Amino acid sequence: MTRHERRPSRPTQADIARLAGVSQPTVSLVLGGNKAGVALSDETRQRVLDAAESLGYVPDPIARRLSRRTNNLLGLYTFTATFPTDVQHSYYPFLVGVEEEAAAQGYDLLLFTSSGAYEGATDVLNRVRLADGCLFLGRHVPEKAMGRFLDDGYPLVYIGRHDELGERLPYVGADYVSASADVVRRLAELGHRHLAYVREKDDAPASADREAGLRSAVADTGVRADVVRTDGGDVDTARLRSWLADGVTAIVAEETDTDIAVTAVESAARAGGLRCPDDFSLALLGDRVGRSPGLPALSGFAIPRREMGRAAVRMLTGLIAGEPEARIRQILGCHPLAGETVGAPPRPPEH
Amino acid sequence: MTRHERRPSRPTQADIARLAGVSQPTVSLVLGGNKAGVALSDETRQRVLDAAESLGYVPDPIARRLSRRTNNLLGLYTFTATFPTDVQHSYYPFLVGVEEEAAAQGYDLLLFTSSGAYEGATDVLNRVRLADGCLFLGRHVPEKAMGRFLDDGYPLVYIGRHDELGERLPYVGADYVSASADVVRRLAELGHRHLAYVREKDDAPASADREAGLRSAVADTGVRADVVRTDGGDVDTARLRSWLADGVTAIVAEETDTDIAVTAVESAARAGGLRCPDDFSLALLGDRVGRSPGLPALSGFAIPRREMGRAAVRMLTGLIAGEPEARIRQILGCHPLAGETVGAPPRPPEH
DNA sequence: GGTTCCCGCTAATCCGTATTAGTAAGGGGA
DNA sequence: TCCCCTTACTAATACGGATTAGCGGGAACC
Repeated sequence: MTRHERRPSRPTQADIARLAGVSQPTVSLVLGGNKAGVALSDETRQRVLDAAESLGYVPDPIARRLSRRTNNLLGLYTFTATFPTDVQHSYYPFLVGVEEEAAAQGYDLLLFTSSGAYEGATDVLNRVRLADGCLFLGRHVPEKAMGRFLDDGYPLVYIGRHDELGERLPYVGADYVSASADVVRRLAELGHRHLAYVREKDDAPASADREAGLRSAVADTGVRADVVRTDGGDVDTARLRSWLADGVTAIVAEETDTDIAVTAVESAARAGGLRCPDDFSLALLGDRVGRSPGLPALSGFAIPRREMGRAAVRMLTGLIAGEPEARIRQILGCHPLAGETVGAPPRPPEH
Repeated sequence: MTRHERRPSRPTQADIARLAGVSQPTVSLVLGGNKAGVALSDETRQRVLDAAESLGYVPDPIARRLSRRTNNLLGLYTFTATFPTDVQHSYYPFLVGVEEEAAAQGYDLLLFTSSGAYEGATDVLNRVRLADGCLFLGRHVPEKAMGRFLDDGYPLVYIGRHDELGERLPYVGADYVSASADVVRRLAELGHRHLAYVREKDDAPASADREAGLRSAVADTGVRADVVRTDGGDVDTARLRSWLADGVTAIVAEETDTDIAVTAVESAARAGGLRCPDDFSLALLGDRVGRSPGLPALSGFAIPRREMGRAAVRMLTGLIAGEPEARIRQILGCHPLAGETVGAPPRPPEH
């Protein structure tokens, strides 16, 4: 008795059927456009339409989707908050692209976040199954959960290159390798012979790609590059000065969603009264989203985040549609950013 | 036969039942917490739980919604893109608050947008019924659709004050009236006697409130205020100069999501080489989200967007829970922003 | 006059989960 | 031994709509 007391609810097809003196399926056929081509007299059709009109019928999207077994929802899973407090956050341009393309394809977006959830909470990850497919945005891949999704044939796409699951994980990435190599080459052309590369301690494909590009250009150009891993705390003014004393003329910093590396270098420089590119050149392997008012434009490369978001949605909807030969991995190119923080070395290199 | 070939779908309770050797309702009881208190042996319960775990079961929100009418989903409907291309967009801080509070209350967020949809497509709005309740963010209220939601008892909350549907529409707004009056009073105290108020042509409660506050302060202080409605194109340097020639010493601009009014004034000033507050004072009835690097901090007031987002979620979850005496309308206070664009009038007023 | 065909519609069923009524099995008491 | 009461489930059904098989009746054809 309990649940049925909720009587004054919206009119259903059954109500229309009763009023028009037909059956519910007939109503469904009339209102649903009758794609199956079932024969229906115009008179019946009209009675149904009139009844629907007079009752103010609105189809229930939930019921409709239950029988369609698809809900026109794309999941978007971010391992940190989707709307970070810091507006400058580098996720934002991805979201712009994702939303644009999702809207264009008629999908709505379902936001999930594991921020605040227990580590490795598999229920949280499993919740994404309620979408028809899901995009993932994050530096790392929870291999067990993702492996299971793949095994089950659940459509998913990572934003960012990831090889944690071999060739199985679909992604849309950016070509950090070439772009990073280009940054080093530009420095070499300006005369820099000794670099420090500051990166996060943490390992991820995004880091590996940048370092690979850097190393290949280092090998090509014959410059020297010292790799420094930091968690931010251990790069201070003293350390910065000691590098410069050692002959380092340019610092290359990894870009990540937290920007730990470049932030540490910038603070150390500011604290020590050092300026770029007068005292040393500073290049970022990436870009800074929504550059902050006070800070100079960093030299580096632009990541096509918006286009990556769009491409990821296209790949995902392709997977959902079960396209036979869907391209599962895609790498988009970056383009160089001149910026204001790179110049010739303070002292011309000896030769 | 056709529709059932689509086999590799998500596991259902029926699959679990088969694996555990029980019936589907038993699975539902075990997984649903068995609130009815049906007797179940621990052994059976465990078998079901194990089976569910091993299949990676996730309840289908649509089916659940159809029968239980709740699925832990909050809708967020924006009448423009949710992630605007312009990162500075004023919606963003609302979203931060909404996401925070939704996460805190254990709800996932379902993003809907009518951007790109035909005008007045009511089906588009009906999609939101998939969620347990929905937040709406926009300058206007599609009265017919919202009236229908209210009639049906569908829980919804507007972010922003709206009286289009009388007392029926729940909202969380900001006190633009007092805040706008304060801005005018501060100008009056500085000696300004003649203002121009630049606002959008478009009418909305957010505009009406600001204008009401302005008018009340104008009446109190005896200053003169000319109201100018613009769509942006018709405010140029010549017009600006003619105002100043008429004795206007301060311009007050409405803030909206597009910021048409203030942008027009600023461009006109820049083009004419006019500076604030030296040539005239410029106050905004609101604030500028993520102030742009080049532009000075505008004088105005801060809208507690993040807290509004949180409050709206709290109100909505209250409505969903069917709280008997839920407060349906809430107004949060704004606080003044000194900024750099308001000062004493260029020439002391005659007396 | 019987068979075939077509028209116009409905019965039956499905989607996945929740809920309630009811039943089979086992134990205890008289 | 019969009855009743638990215990532990399952059958039946609802939710609202989509889909498909099938049925009754009349017209056309042989």
